[in-house]
Amino acid sequence: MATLRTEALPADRSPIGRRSAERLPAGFYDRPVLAVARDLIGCVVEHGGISGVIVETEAYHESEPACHAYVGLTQRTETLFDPPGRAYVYRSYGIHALLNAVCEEEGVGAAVLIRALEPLEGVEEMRARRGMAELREEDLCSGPGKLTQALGIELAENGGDLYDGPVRILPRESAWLEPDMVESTRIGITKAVELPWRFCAAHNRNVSRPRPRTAA
DNA sequence: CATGGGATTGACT
DNA sequence: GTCAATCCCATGC
Repeated sequence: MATLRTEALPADRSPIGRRSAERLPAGFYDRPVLAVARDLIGCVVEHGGISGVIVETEAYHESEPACHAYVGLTQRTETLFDPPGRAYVYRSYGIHALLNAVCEEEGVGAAVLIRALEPLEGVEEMRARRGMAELREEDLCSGPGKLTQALGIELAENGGDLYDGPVRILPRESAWLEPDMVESTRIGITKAVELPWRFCAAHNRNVSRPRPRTAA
C-alpha cells in the first residue's frame, strides 16, 4: 500500500530542481480513486516550469454514470483504462482541455479531475497564456479549463506519464502536509449528482465557483 | 453519415 | 442571473 511519505533524494537549491528530485510513491495512483482525490490536495502540478498547488479535485469512477468510462472502452475513454499514473486529457465543451490523473488498476476506468490550483511558479507566464488583462492571481487557475490554459496543457498530453512528464504531479510541500478539506457534490454534471466526490482546500481563494460551503 | 450533448468559461443583462 | 462559443466523439439511422 502506498503512503504519502516522499522519498528523500539529493537536494537542489532551486525550487523546481528540488521538487524534481521528489516523487510520489510508486503505487500512489493504484488505489481507490476517492483516496487519491483527497491525497492530491496539496500536491503540485508542473508543466514546462509552470506550477501550482492542487486545491480542488473531483473523483470519477466507471461504476457511476458521470464518468466517461461508464460507457465502457471507446476511443475517447481508452486512456482511462490505462495503468494508473497516466494523464487523461480531453476536450470539454469544444473549447477547454481538462486534466485528470488515471487511478486504480489497469483495466478499471477511474480518474481524478484536477479542478483548481494555487499558482506557485511562472505566474507571469500564466497571465500571458490566459490572455486577459490584469487578472487577479486567483483568476489564473481557479477552474479546470483555466489551469490547463495557464500551464499550457493540451490534448497532446493525453496518455502521458505523471511521474515523468511532460506534465508531472509532485508531492505535497511542508505547508500542505495535512490540508483542511471540504467535501461536497461535483460540479457541472447531470448524472450521479448526489455523490460527494468533490474535494476542496478549505478557505482557499483559488477554488472554482460555485465554492462549497466551508466547514464551520 | 447526421445529430446531439457535454467533468466550462467569459461576456453580458 | 443568462447564454453562446466550439470540437470531439458516441450514438443511432
